Amino acid sequence: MLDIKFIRENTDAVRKAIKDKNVSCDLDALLKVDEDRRNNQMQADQYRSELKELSSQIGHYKNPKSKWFQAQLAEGRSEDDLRAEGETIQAQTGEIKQKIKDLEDAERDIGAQFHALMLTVPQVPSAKTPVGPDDSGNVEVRKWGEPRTFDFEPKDHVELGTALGIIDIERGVKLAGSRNYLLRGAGALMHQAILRLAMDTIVERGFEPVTVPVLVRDEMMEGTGYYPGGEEQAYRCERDDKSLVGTAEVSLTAMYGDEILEMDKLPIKLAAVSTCFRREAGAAGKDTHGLYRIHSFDKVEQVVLCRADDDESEQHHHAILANAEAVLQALELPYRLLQVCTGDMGQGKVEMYDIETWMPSRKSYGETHSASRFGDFQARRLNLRYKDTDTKKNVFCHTLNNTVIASPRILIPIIEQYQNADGSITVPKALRGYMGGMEKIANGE
RNA sequence: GGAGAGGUGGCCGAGUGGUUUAAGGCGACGGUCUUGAAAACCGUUGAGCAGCAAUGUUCCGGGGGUUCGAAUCCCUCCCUCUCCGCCA
Repeated sequence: MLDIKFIRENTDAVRKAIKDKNVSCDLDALLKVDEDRRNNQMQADQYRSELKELSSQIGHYKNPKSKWFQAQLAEGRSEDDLRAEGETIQAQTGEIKQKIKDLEDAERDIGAQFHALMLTVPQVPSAKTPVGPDDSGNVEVRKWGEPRTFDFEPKDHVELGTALGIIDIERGVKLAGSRNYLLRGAGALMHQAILRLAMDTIVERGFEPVTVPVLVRDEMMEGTGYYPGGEEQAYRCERDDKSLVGTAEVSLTAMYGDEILEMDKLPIKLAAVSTCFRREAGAAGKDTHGLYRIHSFDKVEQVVLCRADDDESEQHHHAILANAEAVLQALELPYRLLQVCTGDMGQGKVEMYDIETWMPSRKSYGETHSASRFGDFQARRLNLRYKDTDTKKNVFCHTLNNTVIASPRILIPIIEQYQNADGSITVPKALRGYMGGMEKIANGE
């Protein structure tokens, strides 16, 4: 959500954002509703003011014990007179009351329209963000590491994992339908090891580890920008009006919603490991093979809440990218960093980078991380503020987030990059300490 | 799931229909005093919307209603606590 004043004063920038991000948002309708809303409120305020004035007068007339009433009696007026005068004033209120009621009905209606339209206005992308229609417009920023060249015919993670008994897709599908899986034995251990490596890394870098609810109120989905628009992607529990989160970002970012934080407590840096649930509606037939696109996975997520300062949040953006890169570098996985263009970045984002890790079976880099900076877009929706000790004003925070690691998707590059000619898998050095010293996953061992 | 008690500003807490202002305390901020601080004393101090401003208006868990007038009465939903039941 943007500031309506900002929208009024920067309609051209907002219009450009709507076009560049290719979102559907009727800005003219919003501006019209905004004007109606303000006119309506001014009128209603005026009538309410009048009614209040009359009511307080009636209060005087109806309360014989009041000083005012006693003073009137002392001036020689009779109680009956005063009572009758009160009745006369009371009779005048009917018309005003009706006008207020009409205006309040309109207020409710206009207010709902206004809110719905406000939710569709996109955040204005940073000047650095490339303009582009879709992921084809994303720009590579840098690369790290070299994809391995094999002196044998490499297999993909499904073939390797199934043969080693560490991935069991057939039974996962039996249990839960397509896009489900089991990790077993050393596979399950490696999954846990990765999450723990990521968590230890991020905690060492100053983030508070948090465990979070994964089934949250719909307003948290709206507050973080997933609703409206993303309902099809989420598992929603109708009976409880709650949704399963697709990322711990939702819980971590919304946890301070409706609060006014102290400025010197910022930045707040949080990390959580959680299961993430995604329906993958609209992705039918896409990435159906293996562990790439699945309905539930585990992810360590990092979130930063900071002051409303573009330079500061940009620095945090670089920092949370470095945090993720540190984990990939520890795992010695080649990756590249992309700056995501306007058409691919999502409604609420000011700036966004993806990290793609080399996946031999895809013969390409595949997305494993996504780092976003929102400005105050999420904070406005969440009513997440801090008190600026200099200006004494309450200000909306800036929010950012990035993946630290998501597994099992990251198992794809690990298994495939670390495979040996005999079908065994060398355990990356960084994970061995978390796997009881295991150096290799092989059949019959 | 059953029964009961509750939800009031950053925090605690008074307030059961009316002299247009949510008492009081704590905390925070400013001042006096002091070499400096503490203490004491004095003062300031909730959020949103509209408006250039003066100002107006809304908000006592959310929503709706009764009334000339609602923190206060009614309906409904949410949440917290206590006891019972069930339970990893």
